[in-house]
Amino acid sequence: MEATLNKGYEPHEVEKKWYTFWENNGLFNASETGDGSDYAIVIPPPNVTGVLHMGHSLNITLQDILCRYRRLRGDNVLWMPGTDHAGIATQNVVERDLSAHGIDRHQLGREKFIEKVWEWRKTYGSAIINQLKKLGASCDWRRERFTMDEGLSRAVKKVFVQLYEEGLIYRGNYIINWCPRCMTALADLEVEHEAVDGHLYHIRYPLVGGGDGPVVATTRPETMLGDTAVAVNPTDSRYTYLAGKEVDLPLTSRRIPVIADAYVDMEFGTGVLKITPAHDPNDFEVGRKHDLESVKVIGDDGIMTPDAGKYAGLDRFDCRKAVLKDLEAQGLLVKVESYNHGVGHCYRCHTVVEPNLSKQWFVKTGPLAEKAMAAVKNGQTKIIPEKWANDYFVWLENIRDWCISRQIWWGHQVPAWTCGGCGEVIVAENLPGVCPVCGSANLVQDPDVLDTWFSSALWPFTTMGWPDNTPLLKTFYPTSVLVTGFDILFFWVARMMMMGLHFMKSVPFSDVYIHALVRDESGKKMSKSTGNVIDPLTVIEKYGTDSLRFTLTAFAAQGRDIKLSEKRIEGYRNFINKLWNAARFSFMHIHEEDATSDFSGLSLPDRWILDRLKTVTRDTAGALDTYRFNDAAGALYQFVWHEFCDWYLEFIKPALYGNKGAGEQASSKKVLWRVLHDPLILLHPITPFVTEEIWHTLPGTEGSIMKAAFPSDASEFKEMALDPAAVTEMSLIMAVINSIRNIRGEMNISPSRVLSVLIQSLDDPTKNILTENQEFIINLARLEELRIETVGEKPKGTATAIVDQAVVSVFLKGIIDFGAEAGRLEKEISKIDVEIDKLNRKLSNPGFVNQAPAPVVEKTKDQFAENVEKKEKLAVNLKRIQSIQSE
RNA sequence: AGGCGCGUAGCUCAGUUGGCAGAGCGCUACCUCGACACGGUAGAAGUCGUUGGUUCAAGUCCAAUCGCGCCUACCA
Repeated sequence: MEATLNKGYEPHEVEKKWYTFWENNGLFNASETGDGSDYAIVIPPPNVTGVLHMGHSLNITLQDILCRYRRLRGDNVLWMPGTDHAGIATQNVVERDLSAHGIDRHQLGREKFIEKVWEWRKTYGSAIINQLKKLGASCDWRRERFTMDEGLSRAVKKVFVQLYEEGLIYRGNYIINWCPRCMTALADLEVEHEAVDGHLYHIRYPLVGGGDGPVVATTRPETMLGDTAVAVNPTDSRYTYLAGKEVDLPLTSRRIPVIADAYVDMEFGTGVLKITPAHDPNDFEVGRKHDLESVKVIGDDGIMTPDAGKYAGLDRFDCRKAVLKDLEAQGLLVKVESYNHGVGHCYRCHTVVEPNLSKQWFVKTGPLAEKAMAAVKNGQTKIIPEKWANDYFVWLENIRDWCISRQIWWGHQVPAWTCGGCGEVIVAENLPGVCPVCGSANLVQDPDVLDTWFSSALWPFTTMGWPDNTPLLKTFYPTSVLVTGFDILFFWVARMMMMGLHFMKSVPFSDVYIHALVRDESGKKMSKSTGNVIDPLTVIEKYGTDSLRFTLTAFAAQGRDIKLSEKRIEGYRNFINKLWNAARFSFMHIHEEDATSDFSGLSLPDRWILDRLKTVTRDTAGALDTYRFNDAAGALYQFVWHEFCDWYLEFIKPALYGNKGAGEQASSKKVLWRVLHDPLILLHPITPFVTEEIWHTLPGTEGSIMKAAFPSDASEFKEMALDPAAVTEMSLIMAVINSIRNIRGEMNISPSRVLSVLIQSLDDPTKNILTENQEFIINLARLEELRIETVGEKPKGTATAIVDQAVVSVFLKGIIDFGAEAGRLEKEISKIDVEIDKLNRKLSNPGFVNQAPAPVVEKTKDQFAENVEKKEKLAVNLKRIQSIQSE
């Protein structure tokens, strides 16, 4: 009895079953000692607070394809999984949780709060991991890491201390981006600039001792309370009279100097710039240069400080209104212009970021960035697609020092202590016993924690056990490829390059594959607030994981974003079902003894499909080797549906049912087995579940498909030659069948009606091929009679098609009226006319004939001749039809 | 302000070195023919954004231009 499958593919049970099977049998496990062909990917650690979205789905699918593919090619594959602790995001989530119970983290205290975060992580932290598993991710889960793990934390401290000792980490008072809601500093990258329609306010600062005084232009009038100078360009003749003067700072009792600095752009605004060193990065620089005081008028909470005088206690935006009102009352608000400018927002909570003077820790990025650039320039790391390399260079060239301290509780606490006795700062991996300077035991650790990206930057080697020199590191570092979206090219990729090169003395990965962003069907970024998200878990529920994976793969063309809609997923679900049914059909015929590549007595379709199989195998491997995922998916789709199902299965049905003798039946079954067996393996990286399920019903297989050898590595494949003759012959047969089907369709002849056909050809090879394979034509074109002749009487009452060297005549007498056939022929002829005209114009161009390569000219001439001949034959037939009509 | 990308069938997109414009979905007509209606067969459908240039030949290379999207940036 043959094996059977359900009528339709039902993914859910299958997915659960095989995922468990794979995991339980250790099929995702990497061997840490390695075997020379080792392949490693570290996962971009999803945020522990995250919920699986389409971006993850694409990212994970592509990595999984690579890992499964490399395993099939025989590599020892490590896919290192884990999550990062997402400092600000996680703290926000837990704080929100607490505040729902009316608790503020400060009431709780730091230690208790961190306990709460760990509790939260225990409860919810595995959610995202389970979702990755639903996608089929074949990570080596035994090795799962978390950036706050003991081991990784130790690495973070070691890195911090070493960089500090090397002078690459320093602490200082600088203007940083401050989020007044998260109450922490942010790195430049963590600020999202958005164009905002604001105003440019022109404000007069009266001259001390009388006189109108200069007019400054600003978008943030509230900061004027912290002005400590007014600056003009020294070459600006309009303002030379101001040199050395002072102005009264309106709304305050302070007098501030007018200074001259070339930094001031004479073209912008009024050419007079107010200087607020505590609240603007440029002003800060100018202030340093001119030794100006910094007056901080906006507090860390966004509330005006006592230095803001009567405005103290106001929210920064209310203060702006109040200041404007007062200026206007005093007649000092000269002009208000509409002005569109970029305003920074916190990337976590979207609050307007305040540039703020603050004491923070920084990484000196210059020397690190140099090496990170060089490694890509000299090809140690390849960025794919290449165009992203440019962005990478530009960003690194303009990189500024990286502010790494955050004023939150959840994260790696800065390993620095201040001595209460003498004020000495001690940076060390562990709490020092006493101050090395004064011997005091009163040491207080810096309360700040490090940027989450600081620990993520170490991910490729800390997950493998660094700073210990583990076998894992020896085997798998540098990793083979990093797969990620361009949105974290700077956040993460560039920083991993810097840290990897510095601490491991070699790049963290040989390739960086940058994939698309998934957008909604109208091209917008999917976001919860716009409500246009397609939830991958819902999709999986509805269509199955393989459908989602195949869809994402098919659309993952390099360099273009993916616009996703459910319609597309449905289309590829149909493909999965098609594959399923092809297998179901095959299982009605093939048995254990067919599981062999010992072929003999192959029919033309057998030879043809083996040629196609070899081609699709080569193409799939070639595409996956070069990250052309969509090409792999496309080639397999085309092969399975259109070559295997549409043609091959239909061709061999008579043989399978034994209508063509035992010999052909036996050989077709063997070929069928092979042509089902190999594509399952080719498809497995993209659609792991359905292929595994079919695999277990396929005769002649044992164990998991994950353990199969990739077809191009199998000896049968290497022995299998391409068969161009079979391809040529088959295309003739298929063209003849198509031409008859076309007549049937165009003439509206019912599919159930069998037809009589006469094929005439003067070309012996053509005639022989058709004669040898006439049963295929009879079958697929649904004929009751097929005659093949050299030449003979001109048949009457037929519809005609020209295929290569053959004239195909379908007898229509008594079936349809000939007006329809006349119309069809006219249409056909006018199509050919267009073609002939095009070719003729080419050939009558002396430039083309003389200068184009000979083969191209020859080809064009042949095509021209063919078309002319075809047209003549059709014209003869048209005449004959017309004469029948007039009879 | 600078940089990058995209404009190809009604829709979504392929198109690697220049050499006859492709796919999926949708649409139209017909079809229970022993895997599949999540299916089959056939069909209609495009001035490759626009303009110019290079070339025998341009969707493809160059220049300009229009439209859209994104990224980077300390011009108040």
